[in-house]
Amino acid sequence: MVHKDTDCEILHLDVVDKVRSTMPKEPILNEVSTLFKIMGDNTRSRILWALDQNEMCVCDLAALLNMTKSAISHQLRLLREAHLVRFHREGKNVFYVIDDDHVKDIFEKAVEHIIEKNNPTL
Amino acid sequence: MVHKDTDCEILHLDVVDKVRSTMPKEPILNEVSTLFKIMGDNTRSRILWALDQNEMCVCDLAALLNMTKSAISHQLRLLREAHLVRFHREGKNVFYVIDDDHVKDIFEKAVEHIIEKNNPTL
DNA sequence: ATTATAGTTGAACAATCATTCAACTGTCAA
DNA sequence: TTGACAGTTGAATGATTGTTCAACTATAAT
Repeated sequence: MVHKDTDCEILHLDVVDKVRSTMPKEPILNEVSTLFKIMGDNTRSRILWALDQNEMCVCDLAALLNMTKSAISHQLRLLREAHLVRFHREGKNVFYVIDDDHVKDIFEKAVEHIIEKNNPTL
Repeated sequence: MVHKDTDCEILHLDVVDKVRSTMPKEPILNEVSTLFKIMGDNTRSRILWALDQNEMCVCDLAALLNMTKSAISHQLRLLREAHLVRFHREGKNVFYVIDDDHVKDIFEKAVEHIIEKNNPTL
């Protein structure tokens, strides 16, 4: 995205230098935010959660999430393109599976985080 | 978001039942996707990454990321409202800090993930 | 008091994006 | 080969959202 340059002078050069020197390459941070963006949709995160439990075909996903095949299929395409899921056809059905253990980790950690946050007694 | 009901019959009832029975409550999955959505913006994830290295004032963040104070401040407001960062004023400066260790974990795990993915020799 | 700097905020605009709709492909059964 | 079902796809649409702009508040220095 195009945006204006900064309108600021650096105030604490030591801090900015320190942070800048350890900053990951731009493409890395880009991929990180892209990953989160893909997981950051209610439909897609429910799909990922479901597939984390069991591989599923499109129709069952649609029934489970109470959405149309088309809507689910569009979101699965995004997940496929991001290599977060892969699929195999069996007869008339196309089954989707999570393709990436890191995604499972990250997703499960986030669920933990939310549950703990809502459950201060833990 | 409002959407149509499903246009599918359940095809594999055992799978759907199994997945449905362990499905987190809707609000939990909602908060999870909201968390990812917030982290899923290039500017916000760079801010989070920077604050993960060191607390920083708005102006230094703007200089580091080469963006205007206003743009940064708008994004910091979202991060504040999501309780991902907190701030304290010192004189004319307002310093922001990450408010949530889980966010650090999740973020660092995602960076690891991307780096490993781009570096198959690891 | 006045001026300058740091930061915030609301409205507006442009861009992105999720779902719908309709038309399509692929597979199986009769 | 015809029909039915599972799934995909492109265009359209409505909603969401990131940045800009201009006006504002807060703090410190002169």
